[in-house]
Amino acid sequence: MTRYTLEHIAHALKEARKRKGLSQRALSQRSSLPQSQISKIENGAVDLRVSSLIELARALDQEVCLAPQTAIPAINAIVRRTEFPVKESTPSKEWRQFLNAIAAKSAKEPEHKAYAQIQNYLKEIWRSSPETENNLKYRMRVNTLNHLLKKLDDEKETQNFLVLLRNWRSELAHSHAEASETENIRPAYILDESYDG
Amino acid sequence: MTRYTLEHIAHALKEARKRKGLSQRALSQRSSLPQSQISKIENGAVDLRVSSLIELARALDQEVCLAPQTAIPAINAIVRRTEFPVKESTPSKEWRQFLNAIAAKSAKEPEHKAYAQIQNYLKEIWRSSPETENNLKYRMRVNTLNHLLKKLDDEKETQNFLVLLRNWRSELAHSHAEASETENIRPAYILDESYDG
DNA sequence: TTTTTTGATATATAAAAATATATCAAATTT
DNA sequence: AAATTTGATATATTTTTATATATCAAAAAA
Repeated sequence: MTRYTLEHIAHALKEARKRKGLSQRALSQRSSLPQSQISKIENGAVDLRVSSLIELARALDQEVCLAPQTAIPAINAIVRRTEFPVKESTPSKEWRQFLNAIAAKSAKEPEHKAYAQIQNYLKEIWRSSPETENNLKYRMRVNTLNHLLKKLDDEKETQNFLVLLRNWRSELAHSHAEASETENIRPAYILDESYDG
Repeated sequence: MTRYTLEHIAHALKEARKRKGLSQRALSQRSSLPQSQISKIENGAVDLRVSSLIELARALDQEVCLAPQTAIPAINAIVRRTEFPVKESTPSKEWRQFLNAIAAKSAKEPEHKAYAQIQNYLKEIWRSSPETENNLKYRMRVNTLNHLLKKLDDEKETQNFLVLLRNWRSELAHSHAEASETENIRPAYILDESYDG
């Protein structure tokens, strides 16, 4: 039977915040709770008050609710469908290879944090980067990806990889920000289900 | 859009407790919160901590959960189906008349608390009293009901009505308690949907 | 490389909940 | 009618959150 402890709730809040691409400080402004308090809450260091929980949830477009224990599985199913909707488009064969390759690597060496980081960046970039975008710069980058993915064992190449991905991501973030200031960042939910461990 | 405030949660807790037929003191023992605190919580007089909320919910076979606001309507539907399951048997024509009569009366004069009380008792008795039970005592009582329902305007008869129902209910509670000590009282949920307002 | 952002953490203070008990009127049961 | 249960309320004490600030190292962006 599913049981939600304080830690569960803390974790859920953190995940929700990250999905929305908010920093603790940004959430702090939305919720009028100090950043330090949010940090404590997310780490399960405090037994927050319900009003605080409600306020945080609201700032994350969530609601606090009570439900019969027997209804929890059904509710979880709904929440998943809402938060991790099945996506229309699947990655191209090329991107599938990228994502699978890094997923395998990061699963094999979970202690190597850089791999997990690369994996996250790749997911994020795949989301925001329209694959139809077949201009020169895009192709160049994809070629570099292909190249670097084969040299993941080389620590230095791995660092180059990270730099490349960060730049790319940052660039996309900018063009996205220009398009709409307030729009939410599209999260990579399906990837978690389709391409991970 | 549905929004759950502290008052909503407080109310939900109170309803859940009543559905379980627990007194504040009984819940106090289950949850290890003082009765005085439970009273304050149910009246929305305190901004309780999440651990307290979780503990109360648990003691009522409920869970605290976070859900996206867009998922709330679907979740509510599930919760209803769980808490107010469609019942197999509907009241007999006779009982339907009783229930409708008192429902009308109590809707017409909501300030007259005795009517609401009578309505609750009738619902409760209908639940626990097998209609197949056609012994003499049962028929006598039903006849009295018929009689009294026509004299609801008479304050004294109304009081008699209450006494009759209390006795009946108490009797049923006993026979029920003998049958099983720990089993939960079956609640009159469907009645709320079918015969009220 | 330099600058900025991020999250964890510390401190001091104010505000509030939790707790343990007790009381009391009204409702309920016996 | 008498005894019991129930829910609201009160008080005094302890514990904890909330808040306002500030600092700092690591990560990320410029």
